[in-house]
Amino acid sequence: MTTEAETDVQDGRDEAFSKWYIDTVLKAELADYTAVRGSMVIRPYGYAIWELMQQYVDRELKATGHQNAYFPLLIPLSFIQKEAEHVEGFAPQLAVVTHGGGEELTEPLVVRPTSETIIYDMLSKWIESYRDLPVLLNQWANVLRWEIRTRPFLRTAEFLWQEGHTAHATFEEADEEALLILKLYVRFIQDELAIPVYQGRKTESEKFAGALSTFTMESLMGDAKALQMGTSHNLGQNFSKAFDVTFLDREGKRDYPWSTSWAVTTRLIGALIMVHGDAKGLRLPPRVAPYQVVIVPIWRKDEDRDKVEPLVEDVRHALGDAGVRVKTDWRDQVTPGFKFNDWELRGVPLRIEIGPRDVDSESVVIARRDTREKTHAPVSGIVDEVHTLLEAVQANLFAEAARYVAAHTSSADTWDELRERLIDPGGFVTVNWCDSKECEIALAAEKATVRAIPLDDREAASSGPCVCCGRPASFRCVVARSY
RNA sequence: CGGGGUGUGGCGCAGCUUGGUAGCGCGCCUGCUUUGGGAGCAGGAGGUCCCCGGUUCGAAUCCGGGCACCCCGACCA
Repeated sequence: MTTEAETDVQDGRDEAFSKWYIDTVLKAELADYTAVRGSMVIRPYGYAIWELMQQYVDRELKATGHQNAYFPLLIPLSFIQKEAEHVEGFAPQLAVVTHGGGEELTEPLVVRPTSETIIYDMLSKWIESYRDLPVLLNQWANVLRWEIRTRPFLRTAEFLWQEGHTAHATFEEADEEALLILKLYVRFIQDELAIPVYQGRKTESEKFAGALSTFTMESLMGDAKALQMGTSHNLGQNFSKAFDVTFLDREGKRDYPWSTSWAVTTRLIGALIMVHGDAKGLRLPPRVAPYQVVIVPIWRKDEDRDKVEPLVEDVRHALGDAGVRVKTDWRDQVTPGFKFNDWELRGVPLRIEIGPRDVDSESVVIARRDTREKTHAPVSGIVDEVHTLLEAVQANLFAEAARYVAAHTSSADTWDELRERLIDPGGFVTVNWCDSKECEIALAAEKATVRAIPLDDREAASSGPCVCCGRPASFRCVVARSY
């Protein structure tokens, strides 16, 4: 592949990073552009990554008592307009259906940009008593937002996600739920995707349209820009009031439930590429790699092939039986060298090379994608060796990413210092912040935003002046340039 | 919505300035030789040159209009 960018491309070379990213997406066959502007196809290899993400998240959500359901794609326009902040936030991004069956509709329908409204309309029917609470719903769905500027996986008009919607009897319960999900996401992203995250809550202006508070996870991409990895909102009683969802509590008093919503999306595939990718292409963490091991048989003549095949099959079966996702590349129209590069581009964590020499020595060559080291391993202990290496790759990718974050995290006490730190080293900058609208506008002029306010009170505590206006700060938080 | 760019076999491009009826690389097909880091040779298939209109004996090329997509910035997972 003809990448001209390295992973740690920074300021001034953003364009190269962007080109590298798109090249990688297309060449690794994760996604492709379509006839529809701003919409992409997720190709089988990319979709397989999404399915692995889904499996983990779905299992964890069910384990914490959530149930899957499915709500309609089309929502009456009037629903979106019921919650004031919500409509303000989403109106510019709506696609509206005005005709059906050749007739103009009496009420336009919007293609869901998110499903709060249609779900709350149903909850108003389903919830009557505190005994009906909590409601813990999740749906896997597509949503549509008419984005101006799109980029594969990171921002497309239509995207796939999981959206959770819950309703509770008390504020405390809803807040606990929102935080429970935040922790679940953090575990998912760190343990499965091997991406370190910074967790916190959003400022007033950055929070979800219609939420009381928004919790967030932020990660640094390979160009030191931050990316929001997912969100968990405490919606308060905003939506239950807008949709007149009520219940009778233990004392027979009527009240509005407290609710949450939360989501992670196919954007995470983009994050995977931008955090772990290198000049050779993708580097997938084993836990979400469609193929964890690829076997490349090597032969010259037919006799060699016959000699190699039984060992290839033995190794494949041994690994498959041990639960390893393994692929054998028997293509004979391309050379081994081509296959090496091809699978490296696709990010397969381990490659096993098996040729006549290996059959003779009863060993195989194992190459790691993350470090590109090659070692010889005896066939007898191959399963254990592969498990050990897969764990090592998973751990190393996280460690590398964590080192990158550490190298791109700094702090600033003055405005000039902040401006300098945003460029060198770039990434996260910790500052004292007053939490005023004016200061956020000033920060926006530097192309940066407040990414997250620490949840931990001690961590968030500040005694100094705001880095922007000099008035006493409300907290210490993390700012960054972001996607 | 502003700025920039591009539309020519499947993909990437050249040709356009100075009109003469389309070429290169990759890929694809067939055969032989190859195969431990992106194979070689030979043969072959494949194009309404984005669309509409104009100028001209003749338009990928010149003129006018339109469309589409990509990239960069402000909003967003």
